[in-house]
Amino acid sequence: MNSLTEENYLKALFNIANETGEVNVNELSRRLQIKMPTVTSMMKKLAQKKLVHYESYKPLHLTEKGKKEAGLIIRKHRLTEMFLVDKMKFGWEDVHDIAEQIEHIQSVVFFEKMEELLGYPKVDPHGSPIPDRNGKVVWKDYSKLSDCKVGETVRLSAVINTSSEFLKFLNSREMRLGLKIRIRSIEPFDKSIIVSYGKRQAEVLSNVVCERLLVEKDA
Amino acid sequence: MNSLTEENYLKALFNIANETGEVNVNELSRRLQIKMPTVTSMMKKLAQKKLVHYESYKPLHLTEKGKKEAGLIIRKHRLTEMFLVDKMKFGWEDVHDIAEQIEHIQSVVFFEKMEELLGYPKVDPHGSPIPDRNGKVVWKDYSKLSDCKVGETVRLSAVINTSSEFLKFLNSREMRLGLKIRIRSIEPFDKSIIVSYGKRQAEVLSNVVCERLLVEKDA
DNA sequence: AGATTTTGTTAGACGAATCTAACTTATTAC
DNA sequence: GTAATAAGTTAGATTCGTCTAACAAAATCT
Ligand SMILES: [Mn+2]
Ligand SMILES: [Mn+2]
Ligand SMILES: [Mn+2]
Ligand SMILES: [Mn+2]
Repeated sequence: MNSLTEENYLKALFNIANETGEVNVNELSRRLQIKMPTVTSMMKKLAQKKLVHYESYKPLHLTEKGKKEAGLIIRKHRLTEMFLVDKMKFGWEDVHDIAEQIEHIQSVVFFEKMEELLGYPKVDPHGSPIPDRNGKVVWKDYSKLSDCKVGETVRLSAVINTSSEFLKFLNSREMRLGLKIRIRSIEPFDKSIIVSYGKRQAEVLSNVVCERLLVEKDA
Repeated sequence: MNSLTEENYLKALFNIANETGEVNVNELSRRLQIKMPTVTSMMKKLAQKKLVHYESYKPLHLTEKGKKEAGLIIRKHRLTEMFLVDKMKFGWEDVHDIAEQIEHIQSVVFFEKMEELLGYPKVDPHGSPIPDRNGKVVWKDYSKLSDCKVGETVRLSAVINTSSEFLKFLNSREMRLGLKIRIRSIEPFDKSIIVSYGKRQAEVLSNVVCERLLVEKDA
């Protein structure tokens, strides 16, 4: 149906919209590392296929059809990441690039089997929700760790912007999803915070790090 | 390095050479369902890349480099098939089409991990040998069941021409790799044979079937 | 408001992989 | 050994996804 190339555009449109609200040609170009004229012409093509609403100089929007197809690719991506971590024992920092390729495999049963073997997981190894069979995805309303107050105890539920470097940094601090974290103090000057978790009593986390950590306040 | 398209040509060249000795443009065209002029121009391209020896109107040959690269793709294909059967519980009749896609995934660790999880298997689910890390592959010298004599007891070791239909036929007769088979009689007229195995005492197998079953004489 | 910068579009080209139509070489049949 | 058929090549076109250069519109700065 859609080419691998088209799939990557759809996915980027979906993800950017989710992160920053509005999508424009420039941002899409930056994200996909593809020059703007190429992006413009692909948008016209996707518009013809009724996957994108396109008007010159206006922000880009996926149609409902486009959202669904994008959601289904992201579903395959996230199921794959979960499979690689759970069943193939990869680290969470090593799965994205492989999933980026496997998400394009055309085989319904392949991903159904994955899902079954995984026990119908709701989230991927980075805490992002796995879209359902219709491509629909719902984010829980997590808070950023950087928005929490002194004294609170929270649970690490997801990470934003899952670069390998960032995930390795978290590994080096023994931080993983599900971790219970207590906020001991916040430095007003640079908004760095001191937290305790596991066996670590006073770990300093910069604001840059805290803004990428999504937490749930414990019930 | 090589495109997905080039990889499929290399694999076909390798497989046809293995099956029928000589490869020509016509056969490659038939196998890949690609018209002859397209094949000719790809051969010129692969010749430039030193993967194929090409001379107009002459049979086609992979270079050593070409054999190695083809072997490595087939390695990925067969490891994948084994993984799908062993770890993901697919039937041997359902894995080829998925493997046809996954063989093109670019990730050394992905296939290393597969191999490790599988315990370094020597053959794929159809009994074909898995090439080593250098793309080298060695076939054991199996016999065709159709070449065996009355009274012999053999072990089913591999199947030739692994179409889904043929494998489903074998499933329906409860035939699988490793099965011990005794040859009870051979009908001279059509070379069909009567065999016994497992709980089946007198199963008729046509010559067409027997020519596709590779067996080892039991030690 | 006008100048400058950023963003986006148009036009034209290119490589990869495919095709069809026409022609050539090799093989097979008689 | 010539005629017919099959196999292979050449030439030219097409689609996809990409690019650069040039131009146009929108946003930002002073
Ligand atoms: Mn990912
Ligand atoms: Mn991708
Ligand atoms: Mn196969
Ligand atoms: Mn393939």
